[in-house]
Amino acid sequence: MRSDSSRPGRTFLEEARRAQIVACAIDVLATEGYSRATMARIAEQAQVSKSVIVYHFGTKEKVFDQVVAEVFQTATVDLVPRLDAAKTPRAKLGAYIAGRVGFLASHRAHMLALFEIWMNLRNEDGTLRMSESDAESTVDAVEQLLRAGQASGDFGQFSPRVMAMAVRQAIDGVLLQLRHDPALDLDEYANELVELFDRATRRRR
Amino acid sequence: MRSDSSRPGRTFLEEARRAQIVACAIDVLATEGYSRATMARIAEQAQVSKSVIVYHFGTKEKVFDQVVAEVFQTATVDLVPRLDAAKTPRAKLGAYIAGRVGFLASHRAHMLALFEIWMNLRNEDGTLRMSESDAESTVDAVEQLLRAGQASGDFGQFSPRVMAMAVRQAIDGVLLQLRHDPALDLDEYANELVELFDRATRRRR
Amino acid sequence: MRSDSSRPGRTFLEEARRAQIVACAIDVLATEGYSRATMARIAEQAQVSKSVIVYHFGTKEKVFDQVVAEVFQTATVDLVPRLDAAKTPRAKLGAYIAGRVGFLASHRAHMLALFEIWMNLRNEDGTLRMSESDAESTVDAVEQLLRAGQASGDFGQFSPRVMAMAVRQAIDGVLLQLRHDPALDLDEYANELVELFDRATRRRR
Amino acid sequence: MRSDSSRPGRTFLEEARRAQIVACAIDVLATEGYSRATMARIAEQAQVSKSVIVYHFGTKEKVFDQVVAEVFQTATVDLVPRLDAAKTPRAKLGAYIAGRVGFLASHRAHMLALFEIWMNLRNEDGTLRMSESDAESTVDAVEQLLRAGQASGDFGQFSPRVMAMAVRQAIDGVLLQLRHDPALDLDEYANELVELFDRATRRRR
DNA sequence: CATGAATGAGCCTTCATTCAT
DNA sequence: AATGAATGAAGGCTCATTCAT
Repeated sequence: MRSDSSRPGRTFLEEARRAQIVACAIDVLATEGYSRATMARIAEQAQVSKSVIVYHFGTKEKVFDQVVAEVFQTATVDLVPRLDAAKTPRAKLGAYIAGRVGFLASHRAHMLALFEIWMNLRNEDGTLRMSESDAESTVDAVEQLLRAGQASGDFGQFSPRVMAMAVRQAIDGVLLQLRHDPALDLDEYANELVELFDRATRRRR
Repeated sequence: MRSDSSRPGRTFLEEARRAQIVACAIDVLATEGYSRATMARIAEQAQVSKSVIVYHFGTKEKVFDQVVAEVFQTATVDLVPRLDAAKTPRAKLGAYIAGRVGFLASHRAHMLALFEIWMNLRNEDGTLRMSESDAESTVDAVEQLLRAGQASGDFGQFSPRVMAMAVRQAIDGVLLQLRHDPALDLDEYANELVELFDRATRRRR
Repeated sequence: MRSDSSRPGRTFLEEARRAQIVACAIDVLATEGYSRATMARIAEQAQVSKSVIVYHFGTKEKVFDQVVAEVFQTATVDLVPRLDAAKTPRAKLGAYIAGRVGFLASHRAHMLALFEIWMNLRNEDGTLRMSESDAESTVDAVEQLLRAGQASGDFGQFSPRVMAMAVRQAIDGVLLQLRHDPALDLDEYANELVELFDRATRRRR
Repeated sequence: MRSDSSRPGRTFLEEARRAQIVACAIDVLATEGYSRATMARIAEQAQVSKSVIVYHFGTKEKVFDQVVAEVFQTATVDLVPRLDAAKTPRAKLGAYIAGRVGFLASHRAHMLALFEIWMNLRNEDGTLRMSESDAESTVDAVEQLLRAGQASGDFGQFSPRVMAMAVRQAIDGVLLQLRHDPALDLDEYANELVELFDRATRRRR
């Protein structure tokens, strides 16, 4: 039940270095963007030589993989309890939106970094590296939630898939907004979004 | 009243070359992503030597500037008539959403290219190159629309700014979706989004 | 006895264009230096397309050849009468120095351009392009002058060759000085140099 | 008291590489000239990949900066003791001229390299990069020397500034001569120059 | 465990020159 | 007589990665 991210026999110190490097990678990605997130710059941020990163990760790609894993893990830990606390589908939907936007507020860099990688990391053949593994599961969860709400009569009629996508995309959009306007009032934003989707999922009068 | 994009004394042939190069840049950006959209690859796509691009544009940056201009222009030409055709605020909102999603369907590469640039093009100091010039104007337009609808009693109470942002972001989100699932049924998507925001903007019963 | 620089059957207009281009090349060389004296920049200075230069000269190298010829010609025309006017060896030496420095004052760009080419133009094998053709003849002339002065008892004992070189180099040095200090008082400089070499060539008391 | 040029914590090996590269840069500058002194050619001369130079210096400009520093340093070390050994102003002047010309003989490449940079290195705006920082100090030193000699009655009346410039320029001129005639007898040249300026600075009979 | 050193592929750009018109 | 279009070679530089220590 403990340390589930450190798979093989990694020293405590090793794990610390990796965490530090991942944290710095996140910072650089968030503030400088994908194309400027070079090994050199990450190393500099970590006050460490480039080789240290190579030593611990082997490849830039693997650093980014770990960034993604770290963000997912952090987001999950943050979100799940909030969802569990809500009982009705409608409450759960509100908790999900508010939770995700809240996470944006408290972990701006995490989400920006994830987004940069999401947008830009590609396989050698040019295809996008990330897609289903994550988004699907997230969207799926919301979709299930919506379906359950429709079954129980809490929600009206609409395509659960499209609504789920819209929810996710609206939230991701907040992030984009945040890039240009760091002073954005996320609380108000969260409330309004909750309200928005509350109305959108309501049963026809 | 015609050709308003070809400012100085540009030959017909030159304009053609420029258009061709811009088109190829759009293709490469859309299919290969920002970081692989190099002069070399764009030139290859255009079956032309790198120098040709330099000759006609001077700089990679200027090619991308032109890509942005081209997409904006195309999108505007596509959207404005649709908006004008709609009379009521509610109809206008629906026309806007449907129009924008429809444009995604007919000009996938255009929008993907724009997005890549949007996300990645930065000034030398690391700050993002694009932000207000466009997004603002777009969001502003929607915001005005929503305000007008509220004033006329067509829409209920909500923050026009947040709702406008949500609309825009939801649409942008479709694009992201499209990156991973090219077979996405955009018609259904458009209808559902129209419906979604139709409900979300409704007056409390 | 007429037009001796326009060898083959060149139109008057042709000759004018060539002269214009050479003049512009001189300007660019003088103000921007050798490495920035590109075809493009020379053409721009002449308000003409690059191709015009190619058409009239065939090669950048040939433009520079013409620049050299032009400067030599102009300098010779300027200097010879002054020399002829002086009668004694000592007067001739003074006239030479004053004349050359005076030419620097009236034709700064000419001499700077010449100097840039002198310093930088090389053959394909890397060897310097210019050397004997000019310097030698100039230095030789001064050397003869000095020898004549020694023979007639006007000058004292010294190596005519070294003294001649020193004279030439001192004058060239003024040019270098001029590069950094355009406001240099060349009249004073000329007087002092004349005086200097007057003393240096004097017979031991 | 040792190694005062290796400012930060530079390895012995690093310093060696840097020295090697600077030496090769000097060679290439001296034999091939400024415009052919490219990263590629310097690297080739050093039997090393271009990247090594970048790794150790970051920029071509910085390589050249180091070349300049190296030449200055070497020249100073060579010259100062000679000057100190001479006691009278007249002796000092002779020592200076002979010393500088001697240095040309023993460090031809050094001086040629410096000269190439001096002549050609420019700032982005096209203005010459080098000028006062060094030349001034050199010329100033000679000027002081001459003034002192005039004050003490060792020298006659003349403009110390112009005479100092003439001295410097005459010496620099030797270098130009050397470019075209590598077999030049510098000893004779030095003696004659010393003699020349000895006479030129003498008091009127 | 960490590092400095080195490398090669690739990037954007400059430039003299060629060619068809 | 002049030009626009195009090109290939080369230039300086960035960067992920390899390697010996």
